[in-house]
Amino acid sequence: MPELPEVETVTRSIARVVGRRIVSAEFRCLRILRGDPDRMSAALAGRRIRGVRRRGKFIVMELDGGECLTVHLGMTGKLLLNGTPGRHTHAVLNLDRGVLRYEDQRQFGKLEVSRGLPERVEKLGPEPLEVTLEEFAARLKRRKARIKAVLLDQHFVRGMGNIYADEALFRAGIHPLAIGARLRRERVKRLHDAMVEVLTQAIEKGGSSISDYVDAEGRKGFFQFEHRVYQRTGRPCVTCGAAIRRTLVAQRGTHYCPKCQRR
DNA sequence: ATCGGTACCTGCACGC
DNA sequence: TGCGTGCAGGTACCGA
Repeated sequence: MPELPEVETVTRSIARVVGRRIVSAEFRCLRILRGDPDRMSAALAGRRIRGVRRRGKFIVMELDGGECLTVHLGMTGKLLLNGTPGRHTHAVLNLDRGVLRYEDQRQFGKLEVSRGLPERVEKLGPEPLEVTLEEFAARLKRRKARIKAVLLDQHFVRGMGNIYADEALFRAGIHPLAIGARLRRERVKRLHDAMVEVLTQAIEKGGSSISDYVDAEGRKGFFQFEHRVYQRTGRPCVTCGAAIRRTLVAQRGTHYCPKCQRR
């Protein structure tokens, strides 16, 4: 499910837990935990939630006493307010008012409790909606990988994923196999602009609901109707009518228009 | 440091 | 109907 716009939407949709206290925490699946379940439960019980924010694709819940509960949704993770636990409910936070559940069909997500931010979350690249063109260009100069793979690297910018990498490259008119460091200045600017534009619009639409993505209230996003290349293989390009192609970059399905996106 | 490939899971769509 | 294959928003880890 979750790239920056989806994680931002989920983060906003759980904002109302701020100020509530965690009464108890139950874990039903150990695979999604970074750390010992009993120690995590003990560390969470009784803590008040002081803030909820997003960092890249991570959701960080700041607790009393400087502890953080950090959640990554993986591919199919969901944070849900209230409702009933189901087959894929792996964690339940009982709050003094309401319940926050973590569900994850594929179990690629992770929950972690730490003092302050986890180090690997601290070390990510800049936020794509905050990075300046200058810094974006300087970082890109050091990258010899294909631009699609660079955009997916969370140490380059934090929060881009497979959908928005493809959509940003299409809007910038750049071929996904182009080498990052070799992009000319004006194409770098187009990419930076396209990245900001596509992420901003996607957040406004509540993200993309590809199969079952929903926010904490169960609401779907609408940006999937704005996709121009992602999962449109064989269908006509909205700009030129050529058939959209699919290839593999960094083992990820990569969609592009062979006429509009040139190396 | 960076790069590309693999592993980790479940469920669905597809062809035979 | 059942079975095999490929595919799906993710990151971590490996050797080169």
